[in-house]
Amino acid sequence: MSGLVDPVKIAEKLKDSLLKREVIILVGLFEVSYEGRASSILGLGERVLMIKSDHSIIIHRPTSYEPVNWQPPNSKIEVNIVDGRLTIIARRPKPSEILIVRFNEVYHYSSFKLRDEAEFYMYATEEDMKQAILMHPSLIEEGFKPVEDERKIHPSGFIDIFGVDASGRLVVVEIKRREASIEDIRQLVYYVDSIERELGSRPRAVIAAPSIQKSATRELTLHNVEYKCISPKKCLEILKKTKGLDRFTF
Amino acid sequence: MSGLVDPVKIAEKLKDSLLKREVIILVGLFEVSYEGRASSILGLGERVLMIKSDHSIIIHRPTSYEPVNWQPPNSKIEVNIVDGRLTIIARRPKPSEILIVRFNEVYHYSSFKLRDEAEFYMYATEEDMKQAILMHPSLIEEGFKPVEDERKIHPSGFIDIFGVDASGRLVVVEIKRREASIEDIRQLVYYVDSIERELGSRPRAVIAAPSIQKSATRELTLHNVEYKCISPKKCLEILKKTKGLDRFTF
DNA sequence: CCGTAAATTTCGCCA
DNA sequence: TGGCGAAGTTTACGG
Repeated sequence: MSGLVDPVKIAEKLKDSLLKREVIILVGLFEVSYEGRASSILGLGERVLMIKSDHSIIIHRPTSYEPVNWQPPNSKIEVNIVDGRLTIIARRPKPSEILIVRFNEVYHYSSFKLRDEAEFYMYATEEDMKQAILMHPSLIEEGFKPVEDERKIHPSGFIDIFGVDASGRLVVVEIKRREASIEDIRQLVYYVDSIERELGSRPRAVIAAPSIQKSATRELTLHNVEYKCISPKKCLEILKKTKGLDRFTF
Repeated sequence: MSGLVDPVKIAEKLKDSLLKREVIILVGLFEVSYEGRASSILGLGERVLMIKSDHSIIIHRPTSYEPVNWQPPNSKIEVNIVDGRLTIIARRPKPSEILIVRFNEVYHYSSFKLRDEAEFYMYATEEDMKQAILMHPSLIEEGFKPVEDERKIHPSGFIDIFGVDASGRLVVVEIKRREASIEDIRQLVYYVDSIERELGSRPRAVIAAPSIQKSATRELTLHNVEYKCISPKKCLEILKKTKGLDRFTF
């Protein structure tokens, strides 16, 4: 691939597009260095650089989901020609961090004034699971009654659902939309310990998730935690039935 | 903005570029739906869609660092014209998930065969901090001696550094490159509990991080955890001095 | 392939 | 603004 574009012209266009808060796409051969929360160096290679309207920057290699380098929104962006090379510097304060991009060649430049006011709707979240359980507490077990949704833990943290079982014993429910891990058990045990210190008696601990890791299962007995299998999709179906379909369809 | 490109022609180009494993950039007015681990709907808006060589897909709105929708690498991508609209469907098995993009207009299409073999070097990571401490254990405290780096915890989990203090007492060190949180304290306490169950005696617990959250500080006394202030940048400087600068410069 | 934890995690909510 | 936990987290590294 050969350099198709004059860096000086690109620099001019870039400055203009930045002022106009356009979304900018650059494809080329360049190197990157980052210094801030960490430090990184990326040698010469062909990749894509995008600058968004909020002056966030993402640099994508030809593969993988994640950007290799980036700068969060509201970075101060400088464009210069250094030794004949297009150079982009993005600075951010607090934490102080700087991203430097040095082009050897620019294969492509384009910029767009984009308008995107659409709402983004996400379903089958942990919050959806919580709502379904609050409306149908028997999803946890027969006789379960939520008493507070999201109790504050002293000194910090939140319990997903706090309730009592059929025999009147306190129950702490921790909800996970994905497979429960050992880390999740730790979180729940920490909550139950806090409650016990505060109230004097130890509540039951229930982790509600679509599945659980094998090693986490071993932790269950050790820490007296119960596992209840509930999936986010099932909860979403229940919400749809209860609240009506309209909120959930295109 | 008006639709500049014929969807049928775009579809042809797209299919060709996909076969060639090119990086594809599309800018246009489109809507997105996702169904898989969760469900999401994004209405009509102007945004950028990128398909990478590994057939991962990312969709970016005009603002924010993160993509609004995506599909991880190795998705099966179909391109069709449905009711005159360019439609891209990306499917993945395990977990079964599907992403559907329906264009109203395509403002821009380009594709590039990109070559990027460069190494990516990251510094001031948790691993760097660990190496610095192993080479200079007094960073933790005078008389500290690492005995095993990364002891296997029964039944699962890893300790960053395991050692003994000047008086011969066991010390478990948990390293964090960023501010230590209550979650990090939980992780460390879990390790120490495991060790205590295994060996019968309780080791000292030290969290080494550049700073610590206020609420986490309160947890320190409660769980007998000590905090040692160490920053990743400082550790990186030490590594540079000890191992030489060459590994760390451009 | 599963398990575990890091990450320049980012993001959103709530005090 | 800071603290806290979710996320379609993803990615990397063991066993």
